[in-house]
Amino acid sequence: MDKINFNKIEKKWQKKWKDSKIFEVKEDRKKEKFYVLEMFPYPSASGLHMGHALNYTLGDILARFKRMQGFNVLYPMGYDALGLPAENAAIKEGTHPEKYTKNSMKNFMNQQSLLGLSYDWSRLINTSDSGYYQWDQWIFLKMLEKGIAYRKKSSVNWCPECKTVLANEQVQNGKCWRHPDTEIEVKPLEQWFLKITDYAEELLDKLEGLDWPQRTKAMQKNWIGKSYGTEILFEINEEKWPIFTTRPDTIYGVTFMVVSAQHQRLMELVTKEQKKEVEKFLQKLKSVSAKNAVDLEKEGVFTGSYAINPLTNEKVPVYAGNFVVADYGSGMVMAVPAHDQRDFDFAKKYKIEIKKVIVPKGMTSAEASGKITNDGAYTGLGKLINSEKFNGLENEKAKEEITKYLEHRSVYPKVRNTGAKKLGRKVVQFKLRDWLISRQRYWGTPIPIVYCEKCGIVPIPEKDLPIKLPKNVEFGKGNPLETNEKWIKIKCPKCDGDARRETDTMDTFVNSSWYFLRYCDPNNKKKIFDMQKVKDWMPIDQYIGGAEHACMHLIYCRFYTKFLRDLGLLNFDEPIKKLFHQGMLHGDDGEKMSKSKGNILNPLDTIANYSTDSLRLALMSFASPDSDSNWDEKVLIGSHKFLKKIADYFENVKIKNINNIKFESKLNKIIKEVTSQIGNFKYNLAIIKLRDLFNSLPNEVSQKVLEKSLKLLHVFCPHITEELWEKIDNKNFISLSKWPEVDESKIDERFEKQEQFVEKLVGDIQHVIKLLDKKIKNVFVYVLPNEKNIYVENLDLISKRIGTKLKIYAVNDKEKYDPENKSKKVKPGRPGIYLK
RNA sequence: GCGGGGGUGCUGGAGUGGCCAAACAGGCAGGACUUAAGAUCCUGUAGCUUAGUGCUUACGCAGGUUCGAAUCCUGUCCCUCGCACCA
Repeated sequence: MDKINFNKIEKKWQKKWKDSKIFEVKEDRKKEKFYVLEMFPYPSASGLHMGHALNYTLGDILARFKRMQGFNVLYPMGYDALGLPAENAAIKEGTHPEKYTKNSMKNFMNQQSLLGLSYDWSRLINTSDSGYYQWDQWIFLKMLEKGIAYRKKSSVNWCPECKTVLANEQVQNGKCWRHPDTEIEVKPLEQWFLKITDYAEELLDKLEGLDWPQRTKAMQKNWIGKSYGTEILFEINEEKWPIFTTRPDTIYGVTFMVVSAQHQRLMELVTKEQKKEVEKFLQKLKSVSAKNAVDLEKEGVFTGSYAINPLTNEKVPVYAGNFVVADYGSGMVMAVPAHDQRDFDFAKKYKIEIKKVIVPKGMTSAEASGKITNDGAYTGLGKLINSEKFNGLENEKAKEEITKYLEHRSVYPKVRNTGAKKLGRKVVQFKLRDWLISRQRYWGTPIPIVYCEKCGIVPIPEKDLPIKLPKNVEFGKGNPLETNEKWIKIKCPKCDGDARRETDTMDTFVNSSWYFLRYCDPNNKKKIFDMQKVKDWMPIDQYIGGAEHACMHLIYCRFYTKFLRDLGLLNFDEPIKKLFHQGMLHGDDGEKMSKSKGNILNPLDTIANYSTDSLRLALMSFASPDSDSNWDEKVLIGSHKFLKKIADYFENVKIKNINNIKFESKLNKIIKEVTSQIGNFKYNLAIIKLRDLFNSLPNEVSQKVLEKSLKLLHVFCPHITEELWEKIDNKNFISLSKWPEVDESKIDERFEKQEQFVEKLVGDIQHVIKLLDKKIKNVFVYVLPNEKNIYVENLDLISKRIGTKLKIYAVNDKEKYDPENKSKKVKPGRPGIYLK
């Protein structure tokens, strides 16, 4: 019965596409460009999973669609080949990461071809190729030159599992992004950073203009975390310490200060008498991992020092505390227990005075007094009290007034001049921190730096790039690059003296921060890319990938773009015009697909059992592409059946030179709908329309109608449509054919109405048959004379659907058989029925 | 705590002011075909009622706006995702 061998057909067309290189593109000013890109994968030995298949199918459909619409479509693929997972997997398998990666890549490419993806493979990128990562090094040198790359000692996140430090973005909930069970340790180390904070403002501002999902923009905004506040100078031990606060209005309520236990200069604040206590406290903190920090009770220890409030001259104790973040703001806070819950908790614990300075509107200070001290901090709006000349001000207003006042007071009471001109100033704070890119691991881009005994840190000259990863290293003994002494030893480029290479490599996210630019000119040996080519293709018109990269890759690549622009290499600010996050595909049990749950599906098995086209169709049918969905084998089977039916239809259809205006109307309507739906990623809805279309194709049609129908389906099911396209005597690829245009003049809503009339009649007849509950032999239908044609034309269809013969009379037909005078009931669009 | 996204039939999921008892798919039921099963095709699938009708109740819950609401507004509950001791 299975006349058609899908797998064979698919192989055939995949080969033809490959051999004819039809998807390779060049810049072409005559056509409008369209750049479709999916986030490139980490090649792992386990190969493609369903999520990949979904992701790439989404992109492929769009690429094919745009290509058929006449765009010059850039649709490349590559591999994010450097990175820890590859290194770890290689170690586990006892092989070299390079070999592991090569195999995985080969495997991926193979599998991607089986999905029928229309990539321009001539632009393939492999980030582990020194021809690629030398440009990572080049960018690094440029950043060094511009002061964007720098080395500094600071408290950094260390993942004991990865055995390397991580960027802030890679720490989630105090745990490693790759190891959700591994707690991050904080270590003071000297590391390389990229000064992404220089671009914080722009990264935030330009967000607004991007056609990205709301939530992603919100996440980035949140991550960048701009807040306005006031920096106030408090004097401690005759030195001025700036304190950042967003609540200058509560300055009269400050009753103590808390400095972060991780503060770089903490020990300067600790007096001799308190030293022991503080050290004990720090020791205790050490045993607590970052993970639990949030749930931790607020604790602290007195440092022995006092701070002087610049407005009241009051001396308040300075505590070291476990709840203050060291590298946000000033790493120290002015504590106002009456109006901040954390400060409140702390004050309660250590029995520190709680001084209220804001009362809610309409409440007397006496009333407020009880409320505040009993229930916790009052953080709402209100009026100032106990604040000298600011009493009675609305607190929002007071923020400005007090800041202004601080800005204009240049005298710091009783203190020698330290050069500070103001007691306070308005400042902007960002949560975004500089990007720590050093990794103590092997499988990454080597950092082009040497440490010279005489000259210190010396960059390796551009002409000496790439610094290739040495093959010969030992794994499992700390940083692998440190095990190759021969490689490490180098002459200083400056003084030719003895020097050692940097043995850390760069974070893998460096590679993915600009790869989309390299696709525009992937084989350039002389330059990172040709500016004109990049101008021609960029920015990415549609980027497709998972939402999990919102605060990592998607922010880093924007930063890189801005840096390269400032270097004069790019003429645009943002790399990604439009972003789409596909939903997660879960197992049929509704759970995330995972090995442990045993609900993983291999796309290749599915393809072997059904076909690529069936899989693609099913993947697009589950739900709207942006929402999560569950795998359902039945949907796959249904999709497969649908395609078989179409193939059957093409076996039997009679192609004639006829003009079926009714079907043309439907076809054009569907062309219109499908075109707009595909453009908006409503693939699931487009497929519904296509089902409708193919299910109602008449047995005799014109060549043109068949061709147009196939084209619509082609983007979803490229193989079978190529095959059928060929079958109906087309010599060229349907892949290269032109997307059908809508002929609005052919759309006639009347046909749809008529179709509904027929549906209604069938329904009514069925209904009555059921009510009568007996065998019906004959059906008589009475219709208005002007509607008679509609029903007569569909006589066969109606008869087939009700499973009985029927006779249609016009109500004015004198010869009609109508023993119960049912023709009296006839209304427009509703015939009379008599059953016997 | 802050910020996103949701709650629709037996199921997956459409629908964002009237054409909705709700596309399409699946499940289930009935029928056709068949010796039978499968495949295929047709019909039905909120409740009551009815020779094709009429009515009622439905889109988390409660209100509101409107001639009219699943769709807009307010409140509320629940689910989900991201960030979070950020001063």
